[in-house]
Amino acid sequence: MLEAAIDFVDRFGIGELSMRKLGASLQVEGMALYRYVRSRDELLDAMVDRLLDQLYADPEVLLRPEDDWQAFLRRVAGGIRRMALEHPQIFPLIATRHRAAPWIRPPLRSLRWIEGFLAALLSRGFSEDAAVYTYRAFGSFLVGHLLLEVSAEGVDPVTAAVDPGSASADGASLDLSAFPTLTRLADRLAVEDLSEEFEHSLGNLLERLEEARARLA
Amino acid sequence: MLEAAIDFVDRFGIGELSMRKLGASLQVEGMALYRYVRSRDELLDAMVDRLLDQLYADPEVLLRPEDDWQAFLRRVAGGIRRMALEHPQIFPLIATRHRAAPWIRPPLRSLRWIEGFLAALLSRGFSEDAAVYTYRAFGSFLVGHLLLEVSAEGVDPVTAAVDPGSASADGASLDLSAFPTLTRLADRLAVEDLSEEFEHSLGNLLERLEEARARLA
DNA sequence: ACCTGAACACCGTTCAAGT
DNA sequence: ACCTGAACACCGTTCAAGT
Repeated sequence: MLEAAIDFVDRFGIGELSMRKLGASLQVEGMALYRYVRSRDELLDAMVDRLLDQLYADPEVLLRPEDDWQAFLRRVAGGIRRMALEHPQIFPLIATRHRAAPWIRPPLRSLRWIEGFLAALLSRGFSEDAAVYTYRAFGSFLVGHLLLEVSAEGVDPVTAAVDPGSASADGASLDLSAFPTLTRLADRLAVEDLSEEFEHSLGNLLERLEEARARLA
Repeated sequence: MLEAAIDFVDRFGIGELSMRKLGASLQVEGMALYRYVRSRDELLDAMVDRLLDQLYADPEVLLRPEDDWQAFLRRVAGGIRRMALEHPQIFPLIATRHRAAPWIRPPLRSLRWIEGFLAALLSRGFSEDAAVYTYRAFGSFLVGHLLLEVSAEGVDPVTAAVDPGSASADGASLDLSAFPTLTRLADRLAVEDLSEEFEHSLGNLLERLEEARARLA
């Protein structure tokens, strides 16, 4: 049923998710869902938790004996990015929904994840300060880069379904005539390879984290 | 009326914003609002635009003759952060709402802002490539750091109003006993000064941007 | 020019009643 | 144990009608 909710949102977007419609997709009246979940709000939280748990179980993000910390961070970053792109409608929830404590930093927002992440760093020789510093910087990095990426491609299916003709999302129709610098740079702005940008920025982050690690050793 | 909507959301949260209630706060039936706005959705977009326009008019974020590019970026970063903290309920919209073109990167997401930002960098000797690179990196940085900050303090007023007793947002009540590393690092995790972290990370970003600027000169 | 009232098709949620 | 039907208090949105 959680899976059904995730599928539903992936397909139609969060705006379309109602208890009644989700029920219908399960051949049941919407009211029946209250057997499994206390409210729609709790359902959204449960979806977020589920995705995080799924990712945690992904062997690709597991710390391997031969991994140094940088390899591990690349592994996790790749896994989170894959998840974000697979569920572009849900990732914003991971970034923005209320957290149980202020020190929980999206997108690694389950206790299990934070535990595993910090333990991995400590096992690779990080000081406690350096591990915490890295946890924070890594989270902000991922949110900053991935939220953007999913909301870029995330043509809100609600609008798209209602009015399939208005897909001017490429911005070709934007009137830049009042903005000379924008006009001048339009070609350069249009060229973006977000995969490449992500890898490049991740490389930068790892360098910066290495400096911090040494400083906080 | 836009102002009223922004006030309303600042006070009660976006979940509480309905056309009828916003109307009531203006001594009018909700249906009257459709004179000024085509839909609730458009209203949210208009609120986002308004905040960005307000910020654009803030003399604190204006490029000054004596500013080098780093001073300018600090100015803008400070202004955006102030805005985010003043409107923690609205900032997530700035980060996540549908954009007119994929190269528009939150939070500097109005054409006016992008124009001004890029022109300022060019005026300080940036190459076109370096200016675009900086625009992108700066946006991701701000979203990554500020979204976090506003959703940390953003005790969702919807929930809070209904159930003022459940304010366990400090996480003191979280059961960490199954997570030894978390338990060990709990004290360190709890200590966070997000202002300081923001300034520190901004400093890092400026260094990295200086390298990129030189490389892309 | 601006607002209201009634209406329509939806919501989330509760709860007694069914099987 | 699990689901349904009816009900309640809401939504966004349209539109004819009022002033």
